[in-house]
Amino acid sequence: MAQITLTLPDGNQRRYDAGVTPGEVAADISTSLAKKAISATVDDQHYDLQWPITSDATIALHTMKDRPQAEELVRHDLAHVMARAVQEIWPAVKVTIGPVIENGWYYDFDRAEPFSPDDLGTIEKKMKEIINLRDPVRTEVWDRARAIQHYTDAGEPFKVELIDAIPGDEPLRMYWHGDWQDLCRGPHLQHTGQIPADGFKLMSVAGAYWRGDSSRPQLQRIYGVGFLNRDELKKHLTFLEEAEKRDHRKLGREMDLFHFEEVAPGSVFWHKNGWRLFQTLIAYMRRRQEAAGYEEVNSPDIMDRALWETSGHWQNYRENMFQAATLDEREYALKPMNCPGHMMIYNQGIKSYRDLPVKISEFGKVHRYEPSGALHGLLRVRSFTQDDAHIYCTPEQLLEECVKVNRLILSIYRDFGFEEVHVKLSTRPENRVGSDEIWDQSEAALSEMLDAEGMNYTLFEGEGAFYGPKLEYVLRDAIGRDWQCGTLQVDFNLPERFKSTYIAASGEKLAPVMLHRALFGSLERFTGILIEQHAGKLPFWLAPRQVVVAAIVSDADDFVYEVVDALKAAGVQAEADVRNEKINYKVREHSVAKVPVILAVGMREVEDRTVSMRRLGEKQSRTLSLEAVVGELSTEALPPDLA
RNA sequence: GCUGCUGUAGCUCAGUGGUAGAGCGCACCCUUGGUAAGGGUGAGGUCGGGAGUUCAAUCCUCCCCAGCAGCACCA
Repeated sequence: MAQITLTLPDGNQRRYDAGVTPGEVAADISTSLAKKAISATVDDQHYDLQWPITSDATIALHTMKDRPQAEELVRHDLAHVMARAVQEIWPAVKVTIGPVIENGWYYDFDRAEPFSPDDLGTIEKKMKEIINLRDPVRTEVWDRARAIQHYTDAGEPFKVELIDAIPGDEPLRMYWHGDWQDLCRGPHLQHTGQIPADGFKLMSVAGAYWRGDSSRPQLQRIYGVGFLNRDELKKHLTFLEEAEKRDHRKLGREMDLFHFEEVAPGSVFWHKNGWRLFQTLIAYMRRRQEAAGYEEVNSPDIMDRALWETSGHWQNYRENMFQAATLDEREYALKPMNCPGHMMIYNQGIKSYRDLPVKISEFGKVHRYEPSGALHGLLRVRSFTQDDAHIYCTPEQLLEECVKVNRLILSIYRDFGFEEVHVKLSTRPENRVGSDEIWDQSEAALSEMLDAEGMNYTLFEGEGAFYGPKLEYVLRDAIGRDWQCGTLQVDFNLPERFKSTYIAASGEKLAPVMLHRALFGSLERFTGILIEQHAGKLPFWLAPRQVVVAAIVSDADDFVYEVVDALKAAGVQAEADVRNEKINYKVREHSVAKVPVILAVGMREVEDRTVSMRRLGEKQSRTLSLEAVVGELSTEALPPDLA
């Protein structure tokens, strides 16, 4: 039999017959390793201990101490054990798929009756029993026909469909946890007893469409979280509790920023504090865009249906548009985008190549009738304000303009404390307009820009808009959900539809290349993300309430007002608290409301013309002269671009 | 939009087939207190909306609305 050489992490080499399994290698090294081993990395591939190795390779054996591997296996085995538990309790339930996800796994079941929260407890108990059985895990390779026959006989149609969808005709791998079988590419643990029985918890049930397709049947998905021990599980559950406290919907109430009403689902009622924050963001963006050569405009909120037919929105998104009114036999709709308005502005007069690039910006409020299930606080609304802009340029200017937008976005996110930004590049979808040449060119502009700027990004093939490829800049909320904020899109549809042109140096009339871009994206969404990012403790320059000057005794009231006036005159958002309450009470209340600075004023301060400054989150206070505090806080109140 | 869950005072939540309760907040009174809740008194609710069952519905049934989690969607 042929021999192969395996190289261990310490450089030692061992010779084995071809087909040796990592399990056998472990046993060859030591009996204790054989017992502790859970899997191996063979030439960078995660291997099951039972899989044969057929050629020379490097090999590293893993135990429960090895982190991504142990977690992946545990979660994957938990998915199988959960599916087995469900089928043992309810034999008629059909199984589908159950992948590992961040912090855990899920498994989709087909069952007429939904699972109840009580069922989760029952399933968890059964899972622990299965783990205690220490049932061996075994695996076999089957040919396709046998697998299909098996699942057809077993009445598992979803599995049959899965097999049909696996490309090529490689053989398929089967796994058994005890007698329970599943189609699975593996790897898995050696026996169910290797799963930490106190490291997991079933979290929730939800509907999920078969193969992610809303026209297919809806299955029952059970989510679980799984860790290597009880402490890590507890840590995760505590993290979720903490994250809940950062929820912008809760903080929005506590900080008196905004609220929602049944009469306008998905539309924000901004209170004075929230609106002040919102306006601070707009003022900042306005300065940044002005400096970057954008020209701010304003276009109508309600326009004739004819305009939306020209732009194509009526045909493509009519169900999601608010139709405003039919008056004097004309149909009007609320704008779902600012682009058509900007096209009308661009088209006024004749543009020369010397005018390009033209950069038109608008803080435009757009309205989209989003599906009810999509609404989510400020993060997904039906009326929102975009920091929208359109850049009209020549094909030669495209790359440079993309570079400028990218740098501007990153610089702005940095000012708000977002250092890590995920970027997604989405390319041509099946249904699209425009020639392949122009798609090649625009996709290249975006990817060349990303490469030139050293950006990491994820490619989503076929996910682009019908009119052009797009970049999405994604920020994360408190519990790790991703939200698209900034965007940069190439569009070769609208210039054609609106017959936009410029006069080239040669004298010909040419269509400009058009870029859509938004930096915050939606001001509403960005505000929500910002609140969660800072857990409500906004940086001083953004905080809508910056300073409360609190009297300790009533005799200090006059000086309190003097301090407030001095701060206001210096551009600081200050208010007086001269209520008949103890200073402890005032400190607590304003701390809960996330006011960044409390200035306490008693008789000592009145006599010395000082204040006692306490910053949010700090226990210590500092005594400063009135002049010093005004100087310090007015500097701190400056936005980063003016500081 | 789909599946499941939820909707009781401004907020957080308890509760019952016989028209409701707590804490915080709010108002008033006492208290002027030095850095995260001083004390007392009081006001405040068509129990999300509609229909049905019942002698009687906040509670049971159905429909609708909204919210939450997930899925699908996001020009």
